Formats: sequence, C-alpha cells, structure tokens
Amino acid sequence: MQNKITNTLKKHQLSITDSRKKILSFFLESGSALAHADIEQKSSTEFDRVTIYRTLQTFVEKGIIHTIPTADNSILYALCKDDCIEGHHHDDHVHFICDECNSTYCLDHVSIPKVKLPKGFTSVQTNLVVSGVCNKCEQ
Amino acid sequence: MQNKITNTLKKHQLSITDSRKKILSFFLESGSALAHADIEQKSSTEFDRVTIYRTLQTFVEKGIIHTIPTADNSILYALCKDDCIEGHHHDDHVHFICDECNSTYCLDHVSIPKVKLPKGFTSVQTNLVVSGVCNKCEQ
DNA sequence: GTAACTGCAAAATATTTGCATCCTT
DNA sequence: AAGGATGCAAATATTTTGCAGTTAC
Repeated sequence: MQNKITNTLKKHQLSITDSRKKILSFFLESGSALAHADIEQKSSTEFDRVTIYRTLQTFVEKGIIHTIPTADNSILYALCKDDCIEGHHHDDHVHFICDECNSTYCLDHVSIPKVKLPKGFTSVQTNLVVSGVCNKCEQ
Repeated sequence: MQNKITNTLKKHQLSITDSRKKILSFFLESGSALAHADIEQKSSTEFDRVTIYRTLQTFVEKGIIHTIPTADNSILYALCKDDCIEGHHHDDHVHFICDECNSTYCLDHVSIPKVKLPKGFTSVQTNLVVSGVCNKCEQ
C-alpha cells in the first residue's frame, strides 16, 4: 500500500510528502469518491485546509484524480485509472451516487453509450452520473 | 411573453413579483442554462443578490427550473419542461455545454440511453452531460 | 543548497440567516 | 389586512493568495 502510494507520486513527478501520502491513501482506502470536506474530516487537524485544496488541485492537474460533477454542486474527487495522462483525463465512464449512503463510485467497466446529438453539435466529452441505490445498501 | 411568464408563476402558486418575472424572462430569452452569476450580471443592480438566491431556490422547489451538474462545479439552472411536477423533476434528458461559447443547452429531444449497471446497483435518476461545440459555434 | 511544499494569516468570494419594510393578493 | 417577498446588514462558509518557514531531493 505504502509502496503503491509513493510509486504513484513518483510517477507523476511529485515530491513525497506526508500530506500527499495521506490524502492519496484516503482515496485508496475508501474506494469511493471524496469531497474536500470528507478529507478535511478524515484528517482532523493533521494538516491545513489550504494544503488539502492545493493537494487536490495538484492531483487533478497531474491526472491522479478527477472531479465528478454532482447535482447538489459539491465537488467530488475520485482516483483516475492508470491511463490518465497529465492534462488529458479519460473520464468516459459512469459515476454512481448512492442516495442511501451517499457514496460515489466510478463504475469503470460500464462505458457510456454514444448519444446522437442534433445537427451541428459535436461531442468532445461525455459525463454520465447515475444515482440510486448501491450494492451495499441494496436489500 | 409577459403572459407566459405570469402564467407560469400562477400555475405554481407563486405571487407575481418584479424579480420573479425578470429572472424568469432571463431564462426564456436566453434559451440556455444560466448560473447565479449570469443572472446577477444581467440584472445589474435591479435586485438584491439574496433575492436571486431565494428566487432560484423557489423555482427549483416548484419545478420551474432544475439544476445541471457541471464539471467545473458551477451550478447551472435551466427551465424545466412543462411536465415537471413539484418536487419531482423529469430531468432525464441530455445537457450540452459548449466549450467555445460556454452556453449550456437542454437537449430535450435527445433521451438518455439505459445503462447496464453492475449487480446490486439500482438506478433512480440519470444525468448525462455532453461537452463539445454547439451548433452556433460550429465551423 | 535549492526548489518545492506547507502553515498561518488574511483577503476575496460565495452563501445563509434575521429582521424590518414593502408588495401582492 | 395578512401573508409572503424583498432589501439590507451581518453571520457563516468557502476558496484563493502572499509570504515566511520547513522539508524533500
């Protein structure tokens, strides 16, 4: 785990610092998407609010995480798959938000179907967010 | 136009006030989605920032407008089609954001294809946002 | 040693709330 | 007249920026 973390940071030419390691581990452990507030809560007073902002921003720029648009306007961040190149995300997968537990998942193996746009419209990127009940809350 | 506006407000049991009429007219005129900031800019000093917040919130509650999640975390609002019932939006259509002119459109006639979710996941709502180049910026 | 990163303080921005006043019905 | 809507002020929350001190390499 610690190895995976430092490797990821190294691969993106970021220096290995405590806050970066910690924040990255939050994502790996949770398996779901996190909001700025989630991280702040998890970390308590370990590091500064500002550091979280800057770290998340850096991670997005480097292609380690990506943002997920949500209906309620909170920004969510989730780990990118390995083939996200710097400045060029491959986010064409489905995001799922559970209405029960409020977790957000990247359904990487569910791909977004092509949609037919009206004449004159050209698609560059597509974002699909499904909300409902996840497999943990099901029953 | 003025008729349509007052009718819409009446239909949702809202009292007809200047700010509501004005804000509703912005949506009808623009034809695309608007952010809080857009409205503030259009209205200049006609009415208070707080009134805009409250009006947008009321409109969303009443089903006159709905929010659109965007990647850059700005909240956008757009008119609902007539069959949005209070507290129960029918937003299952595609939203399109133009990277050139930054306008957002509701493509009401483009429906969202069903996606197959992993076992245990149940879909309640689906949100599809496509970004690219719109028909006005095309060429 | 140097460049990059962090923490703190503070500025800038965005959003919410309370209350008195005004407007719609 | 009564209830709802607005404006203003202020409280709260969120995000950004500058700079000095610290840390990674």
